[in-house]
Amino acid sequence: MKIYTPDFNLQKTIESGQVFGYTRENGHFVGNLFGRPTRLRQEGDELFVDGHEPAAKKRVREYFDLDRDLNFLYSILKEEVPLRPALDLRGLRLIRQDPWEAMACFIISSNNNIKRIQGIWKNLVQYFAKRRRHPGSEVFPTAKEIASSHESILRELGLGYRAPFLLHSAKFVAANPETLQCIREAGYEEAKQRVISFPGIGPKVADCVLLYGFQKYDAFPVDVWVLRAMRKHYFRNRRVAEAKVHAFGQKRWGKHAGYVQQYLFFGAKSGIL
DNA sequence: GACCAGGACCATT
DNA sequence: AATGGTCATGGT
Repeated sequence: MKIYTPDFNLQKTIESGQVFGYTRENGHFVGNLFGRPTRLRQEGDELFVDGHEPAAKKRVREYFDLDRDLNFLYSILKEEVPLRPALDLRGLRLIRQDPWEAMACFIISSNNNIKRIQGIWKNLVQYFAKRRRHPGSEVFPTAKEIASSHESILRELGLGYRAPFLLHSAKFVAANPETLQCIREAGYEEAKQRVISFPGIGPKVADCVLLYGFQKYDAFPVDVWVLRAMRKHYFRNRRVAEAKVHAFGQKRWGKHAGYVQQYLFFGAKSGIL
């Protein structure tokens, strides 16, 4: 299918550290959309999506948040002088990810680097795909599948000390499937309290889960890159606690804090902030 | 061989 | 409430 996509940048969206399950294959990206392996390619204002019926166009638009007017964000970045260079990232959008996959991936992400997170993602997908009755497509394992696994296996797949965290979080979600819907219906504060109570999920990972998995756009994840950029541009390079920066960002950018954060993070990592 | 990576957790102050 | 040490693993 072909989708008209002005003000969208597929590469920046996929490579901005919000998703870990995509690979590059000569000129196009391959990822799982709605449980199907999908080839994606952008040429100018056109996005080409393989592996889906044209009727799925609406879901794809929703998945990439294509119908959101980003001018509010560009206005903010223009007003925030030190953040102006981040306007080069125009077209970067927040993907609406599967809640469980986002939760699992960002448990894995703690004190870790993106390349290794991608490797662990692949290990998990391949291992659990291989032991399914119907091997089918290589999609991310469900909470139930991981819950019926073992810590030692997760360690062998590269999770290290995070293995018990993911295992126990998976067991909780598998035993209480309604909790995800409960988080979706809650406001930011209550949702964060619930998410942060999972093993392996602290304040930063919770914000990532809420932003990428539940579209709580007032979430403001503060990792080392966001912390550096914020210290540099808003705190005179002085050392500041993450909680302070988090409160500052939420108060300053409100319901747009999540989008600002994504441009902050990728801008800082790219060396333009 | 130390240091870092989209931090969380626990003990101590 | 705030700070410091520790935790696997692979890349630089």
